[in-house]
Amino acid sequence: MPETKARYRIGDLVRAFDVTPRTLRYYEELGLLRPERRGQQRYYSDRDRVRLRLILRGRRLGFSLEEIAKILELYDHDRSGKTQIREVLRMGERKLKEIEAQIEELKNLKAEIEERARELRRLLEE
Amino acid sequence: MPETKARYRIGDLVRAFDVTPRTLRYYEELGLLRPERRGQQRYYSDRDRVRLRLILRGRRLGFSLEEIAKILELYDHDRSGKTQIREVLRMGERKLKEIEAQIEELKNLKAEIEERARELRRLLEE
DNA sequence: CCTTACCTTTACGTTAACGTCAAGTCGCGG
DNA sequence: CCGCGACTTGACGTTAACGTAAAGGTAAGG
Repeated sequence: MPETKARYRIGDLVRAFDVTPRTLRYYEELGLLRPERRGQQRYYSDRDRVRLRLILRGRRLGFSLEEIAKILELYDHDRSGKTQIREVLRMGERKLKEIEAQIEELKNLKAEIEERARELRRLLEE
Repeated sequence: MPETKARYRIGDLVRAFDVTPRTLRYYEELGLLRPERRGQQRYYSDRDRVRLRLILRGRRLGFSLEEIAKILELYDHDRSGKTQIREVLRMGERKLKEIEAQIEELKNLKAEIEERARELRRLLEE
């Protein structure tokens, strides 16, 4: 295991993920990110990077930041008790069910649009 | 083909789809629904019902009402020219691509959560 | 004719997720 | 020491998608 001690400044992440500084500070305000402070500057770790990737993916998928926070709890096991872990796990299972349902609904929508497209093409040939 | 001439009042749809009247009027304001008027009352057709189902599904999937409006154009072919139809079709194809991409991302997220859950379970057995 | 349920329009309020200034700080190359 | 670029903290503004309250219309049953 290599000691990856990379620290990113806010501008680095801004460029890497195409977001604004405001967005990153807002996510911190919500507790989704917890960069270190050297003086008054923020320094983000690889852990923050991973979390940010997850946040942005969740956002693209239509999840609210509140829902995303729930998912991120899966990565917040800082020596918490077994009971805590078990609870987080249960929540994870629930989220998985929701995601599977969402996949199903997307497939339905896809089928519906494909059907409609077929009708329109038929209509084009008069 | 049976002549289905059902008309629904706003309260009917409210109960059937668990939304508020405000929501239905808002969707009308955006042009997503176009109920008839008898006097000043709204009367929704089966077409409106179908569209509402699609709208709500889209919403659950994280689409904005603007995006949903695009999808609904697939059902707005009121004797429009072939060029129009072709354009709508192309847009439909684009949306399909997006939906497929979204399905893929959901599968990735699912895999990621499952992996994390495995780690947590391993951690439970100390 | 009166009540009651259901509907109407108008209009201001709310929440999430940031955008957009303004004004100050920090470290470094020249 | 000075300026510059990157950063900071407020704090008010904005947009989508409705919520909500006020004030009034309408049709049917008793």
